[in-house]
Amino acid sequence: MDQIGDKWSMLIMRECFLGTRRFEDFYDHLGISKSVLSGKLKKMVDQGLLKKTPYQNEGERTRYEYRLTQKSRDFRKVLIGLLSWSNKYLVEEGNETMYILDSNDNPVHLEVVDDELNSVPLRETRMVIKSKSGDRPSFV
Amino acid sequence: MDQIGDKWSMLIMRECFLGTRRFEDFYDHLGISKSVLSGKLKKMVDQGLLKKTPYQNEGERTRYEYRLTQKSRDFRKVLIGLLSWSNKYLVEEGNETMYILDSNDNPVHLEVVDDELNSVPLRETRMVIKSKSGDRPSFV
DNA sequence: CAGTATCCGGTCTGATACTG
DNA sequence: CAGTATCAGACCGGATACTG
Repeated sequence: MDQIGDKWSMLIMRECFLGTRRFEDFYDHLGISKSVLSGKLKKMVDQGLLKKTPYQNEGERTRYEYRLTQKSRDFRKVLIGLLSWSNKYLVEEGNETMYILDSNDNPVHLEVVDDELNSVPLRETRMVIKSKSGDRPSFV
Repeated sequence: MDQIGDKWSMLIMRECFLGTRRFEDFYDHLGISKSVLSGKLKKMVDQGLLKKTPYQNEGERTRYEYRLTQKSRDFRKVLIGLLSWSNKYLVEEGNETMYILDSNDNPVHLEVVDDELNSVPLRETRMVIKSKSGDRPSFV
């Protein structure tokens, strides 16, 4: 939560997954103020969530764009989960405006699987803490 | 992000997945102040993320505990994704202290799948916006 | 135990203005 | 266009004290 638990980090990453790369486009799409956006982008570059790379259009001066890194690309699963959840619980049925599709435009979702890719029902999963001392139960 | 994008909501849900139900236990485990915890629990009950149910131990007065709802139970996938991500990028290898296991204590992870449960590589997925007007590209 | 009320300082935000 | 600087207000969070 310290890394990405603020109001904007995930929204900026989602923007990136939607294809946004330039300062102005983030600004236009997110409804964020420029100063805040500037600070967030900088912080996310520092965190290794974005990389700032130069590019140049014909005859224009050099510009910079913000691209995902492996670290933030791997965050996509979290965003997929969040999107599925919000489509189910926060958006009125039929009003969903965002989806995740595969290359054949079929919808995809997340499954919990074991190492052999066998699906594991959610209720058979447990979140455990590896505690050296017994101060906290490792079974739930 | 408006619903669960604050500092504490997801951490409280994680506590619930770890088995915590009572005010004092949240308080002890999370390092949160009582007033903030009180407010968050109340808000999460309002949001349908927790339900407050009475219980009574032998000879004690009635107490209340906070339990997950279907809405928050469905949030588990998001937390699994977040945990996998943070284990990979934020925790030094070998120092992970939390895991998700199935009923045979085998580790589980998230996979993106289509409706037939065929695994879909992340890079073949696209996040799209269903826009009525053409103001925002629906392809990425 | 399970909270609520109050205070107060730090953080985050957007608005505005400015720069190369 | 792509930011940075500044600023005032909202908001959040913890500490403390209090209640049934």
